Amino acid sequence: MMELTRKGEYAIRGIVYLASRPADQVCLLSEIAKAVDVPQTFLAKIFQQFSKIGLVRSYRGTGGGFILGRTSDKITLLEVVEAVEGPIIPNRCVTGAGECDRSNACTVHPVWLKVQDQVRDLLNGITLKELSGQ
Amino acid sequence: MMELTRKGEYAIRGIVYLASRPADQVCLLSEIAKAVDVPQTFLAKIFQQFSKIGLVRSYRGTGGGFILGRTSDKITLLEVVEAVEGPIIPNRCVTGAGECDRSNACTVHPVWLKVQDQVRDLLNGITLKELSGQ
DNA sequence: TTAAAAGAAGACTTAATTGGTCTTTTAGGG
DNA sequence: CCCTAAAAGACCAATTAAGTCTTCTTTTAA
Ligand code: SF4
Ligand code: SF4
Repeated sequence: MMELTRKGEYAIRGIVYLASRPADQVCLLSEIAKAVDVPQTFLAKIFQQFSKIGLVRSYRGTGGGFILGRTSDKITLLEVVEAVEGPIIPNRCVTGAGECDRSNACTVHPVWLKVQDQVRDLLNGITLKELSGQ
Repeated sequence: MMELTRKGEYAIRGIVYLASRPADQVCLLSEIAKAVDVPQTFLAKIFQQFSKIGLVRSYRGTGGGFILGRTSDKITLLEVVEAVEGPIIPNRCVTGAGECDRSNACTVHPVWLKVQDQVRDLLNGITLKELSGQ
């Protein structure tokens, strides 16, 4: 259970690679895709998502490509994962809304809240800088 | 991401209910299904899985039903979840086998190992006894 | 003005999830 | 010995999600 999808895995690979490149130099999607061994068409959509929320900045046209939207020490693994996989939800009932009418009396509910917290904390403590080895 | 499926949720509900019942008294599947609001046919399959690995014991025929395979303080939430959802796998590469040829050099790999550890530890520390409020 | 590059939309295939139905086996009770 | 209650097991079907590829549009430096 709890498995990251390929999308999430590819997203991380791609942006970690981008973080490992010179920060002032745009990077071709095709280069990234090749380097991290991901289908380029799939990675394109992922980077579009990144771009929309400002995790990367894109330049179109000749000489275009991608750079990070912020410095690599300001982007956490949690952000990257949530950008493409959505929030960390170990079970429906932790979304806040009244997803389960049993949640008041439920003894299991607090467990999922704790799982969510722990995982978020862990991922939030790791930046692209560390992951890119710089 | 990481969402428990309905199967997992139902499994927990069902066995926690069973743990809340008198330990020496067999419990009808129909009763459990009704009490925890789960489709009986679906719950049947879940309890068959439980039965195979000894988490519950089943009795067929008239007067049949289910009881816990062990006392409720000896069954952890981790066992229940893994019984129906499979092992806790935040990413392919933590299965032990050479699932990803990048894993040696990969800086992200250790993160998933830690996530796996933390979640397993947490779930392993919770027993059906606590969850059934006894 | 043209070729390179990202953006956007969507078609398509495959696999997993969430059930349902029907038959078979087992066990008690009269 | 037969009837009935109950779980076990074998299929099956709808829905949803994942994963990949295609095609077209827009932007922009040279
Ligand atoms: S854990 Fe409890 S509150 Fe959460 S979905 Fe299950 S029953 Fe509802
Ligand atoms: S995290 Fe690293 S080792 Fe794990 S699958 Fe991704 S690239 Fe491979």
